[in-house]
Amino acid sequence: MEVVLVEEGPYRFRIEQRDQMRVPGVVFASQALVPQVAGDRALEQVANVATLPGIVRASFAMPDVHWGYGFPIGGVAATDIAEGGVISPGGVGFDISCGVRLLAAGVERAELGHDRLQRLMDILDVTIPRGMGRGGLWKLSGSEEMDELLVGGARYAVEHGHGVPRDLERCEDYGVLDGALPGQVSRRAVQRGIDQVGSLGSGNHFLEVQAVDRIDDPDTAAVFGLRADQVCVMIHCGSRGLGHQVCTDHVHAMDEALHRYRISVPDRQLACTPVDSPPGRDYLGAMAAAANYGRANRQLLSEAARRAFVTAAGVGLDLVYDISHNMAKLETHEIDGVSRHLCVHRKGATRALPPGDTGLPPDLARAGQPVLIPGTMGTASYVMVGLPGNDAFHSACHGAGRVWSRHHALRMVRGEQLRGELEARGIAVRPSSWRGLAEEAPRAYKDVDEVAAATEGAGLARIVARLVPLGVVKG
DNA sequence: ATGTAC
Repeated sequence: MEVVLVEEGPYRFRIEQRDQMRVPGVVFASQALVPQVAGDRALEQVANVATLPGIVRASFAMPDVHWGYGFPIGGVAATDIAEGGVISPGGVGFDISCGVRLLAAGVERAELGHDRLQRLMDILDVTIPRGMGRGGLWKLSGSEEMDELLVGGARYAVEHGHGVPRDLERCEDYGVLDGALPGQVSRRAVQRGIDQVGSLGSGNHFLEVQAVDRIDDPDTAAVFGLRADQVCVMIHCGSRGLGHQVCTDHVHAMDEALHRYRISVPDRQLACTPVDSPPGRDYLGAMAAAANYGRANRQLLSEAARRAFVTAAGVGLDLVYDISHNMAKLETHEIDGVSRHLCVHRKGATRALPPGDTGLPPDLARAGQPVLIPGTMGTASYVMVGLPGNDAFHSACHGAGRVWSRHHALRMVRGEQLRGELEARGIAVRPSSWRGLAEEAPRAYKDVDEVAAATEGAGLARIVARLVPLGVVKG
């Protein structure tokens, strides 16, 4: 299916509704990003998503959109539960609750200095588990303890000494997604996850030591606990093998159940069933469990970073925020003046609640929800904030967005050379493999500055601060 | 993203 973009406003393009589409597509992008967006098969996926039963308003694409499994990464789609709206595992992604956590250190960049930064990076290098397989920081005793973690998320980790209660106030949903059904997480998924709690994984996952390079919105930055030149830690990771297995299991189940609900989809990877159906409820319960695993995972990694900072610099780390960018959530939104109960899929997209939203903790309520945008290695990252008037169900982008395939990046970049280039720019690099480093070269991604500018231009969120890397621990 | 393939 050929897809044509029609400009319908600044930073906003439309894919006209046609054929089996039930709603139009809406793509948020700057003129500079359009060629990259339009040259990607992702737009065809945006149109495919628009055919799903019960979809309302539009099939949305964020400025970092790129091709994914069934749904594009950087896609947002909401379905009306009472109207037979569906849930699709492909609309969440294989890395359930992949997300970002930002912590702020009690030290400025200049105070930390070169030698202590190197010492810090060396400690992180040997204490942060990462790479394919391998172990994690927390060995669970067995499936009973795993079930408790799947229900309790980051709260369960904190209750067991891995963090402080204040951390939970700065986690989306206070660190726990309700509705987890550990019984819907297969034995195989549990086996894959049991020794991976507190591990980065690989691919674009990382732990970076960063500095606040620029403050664009001083009032909001102050509420978030950020100031110029402050040292920070950004952690980007997900639910490891457990989330992957949950997705695999439930894609299979839905693929087999599809015909019973008389659903036809243009791409088998869009396998789905009604939210209000046994397979739909089973998946949502398993997804919530995997989401809680991902949140506990980031909590454990935060504790390792805190120990490294105390040892190398004698300072603590305060949690700024923890946000997921691969999730589906049951939310209430107004559609054509009527309040509707929706299932909102965000895949490679975050929630971005506006100021005053009841979903925010009291100390963030007047500012709005922090939106964390990780860049790629050697580039900037952004802290943004949710705004009123975001008609993409209060959603924003999640990162730079890949433009080169991993395969192409491997042909173009050598890991050893890339490390040299980054070190020459003063960025300490602690890779887990040369291949992984090459695959994640900055050139393989869109320009995160452009993505953040487009996200702001489109009115999805506002830029609060820009962060730059001092050192990267690569998954 | 992922015991980088069922």
